[in-house]
Parts: sequence; C-alpha cells; structure tokens
Amino acid sequence: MKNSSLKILIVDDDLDIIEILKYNLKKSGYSTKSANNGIEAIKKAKKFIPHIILMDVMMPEMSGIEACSEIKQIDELRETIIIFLSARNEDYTQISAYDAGADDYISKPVQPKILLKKISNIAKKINSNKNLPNVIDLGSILINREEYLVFKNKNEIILPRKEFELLFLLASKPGKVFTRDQIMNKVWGTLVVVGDRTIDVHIRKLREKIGEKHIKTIKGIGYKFKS
Amino acid sequence: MKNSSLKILIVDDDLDIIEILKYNLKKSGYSTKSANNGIEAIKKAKKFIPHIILMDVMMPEMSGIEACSEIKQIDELRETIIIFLSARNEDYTQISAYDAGADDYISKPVQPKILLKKISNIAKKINSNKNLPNVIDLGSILINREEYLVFKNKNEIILPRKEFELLFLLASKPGKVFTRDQIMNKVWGTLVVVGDRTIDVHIRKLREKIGEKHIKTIKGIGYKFKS
DNA sequence: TCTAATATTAAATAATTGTTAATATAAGAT
DNA sequence: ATCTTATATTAACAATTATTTAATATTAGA
Repeated sequence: MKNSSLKILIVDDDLDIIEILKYNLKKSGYSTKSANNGIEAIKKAKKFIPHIILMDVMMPEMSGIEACSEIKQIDELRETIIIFLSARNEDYTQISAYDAGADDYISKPVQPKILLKKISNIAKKINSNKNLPNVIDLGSILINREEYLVFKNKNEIILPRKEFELLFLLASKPGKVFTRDQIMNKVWGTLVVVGDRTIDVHIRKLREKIGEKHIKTIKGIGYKFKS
Repeated sequence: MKNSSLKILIVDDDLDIIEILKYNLKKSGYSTKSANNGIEAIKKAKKFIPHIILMDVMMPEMSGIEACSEIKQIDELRETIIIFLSARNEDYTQISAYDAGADDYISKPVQPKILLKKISNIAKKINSNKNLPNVIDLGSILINREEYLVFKNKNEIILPRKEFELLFLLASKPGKVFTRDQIMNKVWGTLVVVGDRTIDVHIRKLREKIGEKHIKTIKGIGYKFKS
C-alpha cells in the first residue's frame, strides 16, 4: 500500500485548519477528504471509508465526540482510527472522547511533525498487518524460518540449528560476502568462543545438503551464497 | 481476562513516580512490575512479558528510547504497547520515540485519569483480540475449545488441561515451530517456573494420545504440529 | 613453488530431548 | 473438611543428535 492509498478524513469547522492539515497530508502523499461538523463527518465517512479520521471536538450541529460514538457503531468503520485534535484540554473532555472510542487525543496547537509521524506509524501498522511470512525464496532454494524448513527443488531438507542459521544468514543477502567474523557474531554470538575450523565444518555439511555450488568461498575473506 | 492479568511494567528513575503509578494501577486491578533504567527494563520485560510498558525517556544507564528500540526487536515483546511518559516535550524527542516504535507519548505531568482511560482502552482491545476460533478442524484431528474436547477420527479424546492447551497452541498454526519459550509463556504463563523436562513430558503424553506423527521435534528450537 | 587459508574426515564432547517412575499438587466427590 | 483420584511436576537416567576439535589433506593465490 502506497501512502496515497491511505485515506484520511479531516473534520473541523475552522476551514483554515482543514486547509493546513490537507496541505501537510497531501504533501506526504495521503489521500484526504474533509467535513465541517459531526453530521457531515458521518455521512462522508460512510462513503469514503477512511483509514484515519482527524476530528475537532467542538463543532456546530454535532460534536466530534458524538460523531465518534456513532462512527464506531458502523461496521465498516469500526477499525477506523479516530484522532481528536482539540483546543479543549480538560481531562473530562479527553476521557469522554476515549469513552466514545477515540484512539488518540492531541491538544491544539498541533505540531505537524508529530501528527505526521503518528500517521505514518499507523500507516506502517496497517501495512504490516499484511504480514509477510518469514521466507526466503531463491528459486531452487526456499527457506522458511517459521516452519524451520528448507526446500531444495521441492524436497524438504531438515537442517540442525547452526546449519540453518548459517544458511539463513548467507541466503538473506545472496551475493554478499559475509566475513568469518560476521558469521561468527551472527550465528554463534559474541559470547561463545569456538575454534576457527568450526565454520568450515558447518559450511561443509551445508554444501553436502544443499549442493556445492550454492556457497562460494572467498579466500581470506569469508563466504557468500549464490542461488 | 480480568484486569489483574493485564501486566504493566513501569520504568522510571524517579522512585516517587513509580510509587504513584503503581498505586493507581494496582487500585484499578492491574498487575505491575517496575524498573529504574533502560537496561533493567529490557531484562524485566523479557521475564515479565508485560502487555504495556510505561516508560520515562531520560534515565541513567540507558534511555527509554534506546530501550524501546531493543524491546521492539524481541519476538515475544513485539506486540507490547510502549507508552512514554516524559517531561521532555520537544518535538524531536517525541519523534525519535515514535521512530523507536513507541505507541504513545504522554507529557508529564501525567493526568492519572487520562492515563488509566488509555490503559483501559488498550485492555479492551487486547481482550477483544482474543477472538481466536474455538474450533480447530485439521481433518483427522478436531479440537473444540468450548467443550474442551478433542476428536481423533471421530473418537473422543479427553485431555487434561495442560495437554489440551499445549495441543491447542501447536494446532493453532500447523507447521509453525513454537519455541520452548513461547510454549512456556503461552501454556504455563510467565509467572510460574517449572522445570526443563515438563514440556517434554506433556509432549510425550500428547503423542501417546493423538499419535506420534502429529508433533514434530525441531531440536534446539521447539515443536510443531503436523496434521 | 611455497605458504597460508580452507577443506575434509573421524572422533570426542556437549547439548538436547525422550522416557520412566516417583512425588507433589489440585480438583472433585463424599 | 477429608479422602480419592486425576493431573502436573520433578528427577534420574538413557538415547539421540548437534557441535566442536583435532589431525591431516588440499587448494588458491602470492
């Protein structure tokens, strides 16, 4: 999901504030719509189905808090993040906002940088919900960290822990040369001290199992993986 | 989940603040632990596996922001909500907190009512996330959490609690390897301390009852379920 | 060609898991 | 509450598997 597909509804009766927010959000690539009071907010939210609503509290017709309550009842909008932006800073107002289902409450004046950072974090979370599985797919070799499995041309190979970690490290950046020190630190950690030949032996076992050609020795430096 | 099982780690170098927060949180029924700096925070978080961490920014030894970065790298703590409580209010501090993975940033002085409201909202969300299905159907194995029953090819098997929980966990993601730590945390919880062979024995009993082939050992890592 | 680095193998050591039986604990029935 | 039975945990040891070492061979590059 690109930024531009993150939809944000801005709700405020002060048109200047809408303009400022819109400017900043568009500059960051978000797609925006706006409304001027609670009733309009509900109507537009139903159509727009925004990911985030930035809303003032005090507005004519219907307050932001009432609108928030209603919006959170609507099935398609239950997941929508509602952030209040308000000059009213008394704790009871904030609490009733949270009671109405608000996700955050920011006091005006809003610091745009912080608002944008919060929004980008929300964007990240929304995107990461499409969580990528922990797999490395290099054509003939497929490594699945979650299931701790390696497939070589569809054949399942079971590797002992160290061998697996070593392969996973090398295969995480095919072509990149990993020095012996790097391998030592990543696979064995900085605490254990083991001899120099240990890496070699594990490389040998790996080569036996996944094929000689995949791991290349760079003499004097280290090893690299070639798919 | 009762409030009392929502675990909160408080991190601050000011012991008075820890006391005040602890008092308020305990009164609301949460279970708390505390740490006085970032390093301690990481150590305690690993053991306690809190749902929420309330953390100061400026602390000796290691700042809250550094600690936050590290904590968010740890598998079991990735989902933990980290809320900063800080007197430092400059935008760049807030932004680096959010960059480090913070979920919220509250300026001191903290208004306890608002903090408690935020926490209760998080608690609500965590509880509602437990919408895992109550029935897992893997063909030959069918697990019904509601009735606490397991069927193996239509034959009813009655499992004791721990065995059931263990099977339910493994079967909730067939193929995924669960580490011993994960199993410990999910089935036994973070509070009890039981011996090293306890998991093995339960695995043995499960294998006896549902068949050897369904649970596979990944030596050095953990176990996984295969339907 | 010479040398240092890496490869190879087997054997030793270490680490992890499996198993059984004994004991403790908890839950349910009386 | 007490007793009874089912469940959970521990402990001791066995079995398995992984890792490292050590001895020696081979190789690549100066």
